[in-house]
Amino acid sequence: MVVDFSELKLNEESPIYMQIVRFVKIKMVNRQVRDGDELPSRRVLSAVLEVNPNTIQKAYRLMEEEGILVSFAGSKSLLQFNESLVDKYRKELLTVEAEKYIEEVKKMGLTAEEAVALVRENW
Amino acid sequence: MVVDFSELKLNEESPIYMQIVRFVKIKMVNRQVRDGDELPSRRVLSAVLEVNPNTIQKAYRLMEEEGILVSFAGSKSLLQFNESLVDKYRKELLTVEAEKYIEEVKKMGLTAEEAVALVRENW
DNA sequence: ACAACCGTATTATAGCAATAATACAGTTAC
DNA sequence: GTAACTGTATTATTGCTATAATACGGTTGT
Repeated sequence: MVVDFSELKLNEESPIYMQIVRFVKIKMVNRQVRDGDELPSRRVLSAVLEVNPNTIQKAYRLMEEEGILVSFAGSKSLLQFNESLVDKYRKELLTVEAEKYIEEVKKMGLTAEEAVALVRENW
Repeated sequence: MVVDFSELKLNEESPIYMQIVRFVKIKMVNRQVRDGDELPSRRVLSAVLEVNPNTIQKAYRLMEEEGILVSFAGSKSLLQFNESLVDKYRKELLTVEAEKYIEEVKKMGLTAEEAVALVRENW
């Protein structure tokens, strides 16, 4: 019911508020959250992740603007999404990662098969 | 002789000074520069890339600290490296990209073969 | 030797992410 | 109904990246 954030390990490669949004989208894609599930309160999550409440608020605000979160003053914050949105996020997230990988290895002159082999080697 | 930076397209995903260092390393890996080749002066490169001279200085300083650049007051800035360093950079750069890709697609539950297929699809 | 370059250094300013400390009004649970 | 929570908002401060404007002394080419 209440989404678990204990597996979220923050890094310094991107803003924290974006990592939080991404974490939720990946949970959607993995069917680890369902439509109507509840997010922890801003204060609770800020304590769990040991980041400032304002940073959490920024993440939640972003999700509201994307239309996957609804919250009311004094009330719970609930996820809101349908299957077609999950499909869209899944495709988006995977394509972005593949394109990033491909772009970088192309810079170093790899062929498609070398890029594929490199994935297998490092898996 | 003088390293060409015209192909370097800056983005906002990482600090500019780091993108410059990475660009040089990739040129090393691709044999597009040789030991002893010259980098443009700080002022010239700052004009070419349209960034502040201090940003270029930060990049060059970093390369000096990594031991691939030597520069003297009033004189040219020269690349300095051997084959084993190229091999090291090649391996480092490729492994980092593969690991990043693998880590992300694993988060979304892909198998190795699905990850491989995704690379082929987007190539 | 002198002008035009070089590398190097310093100080100030701006924007963004994040922190810190509050404050206020709405809701929920007992 | 009251206490303990909620979302929301504001102001100040810090650190990092980048810009801006200089300044100084070394090297190079003519």
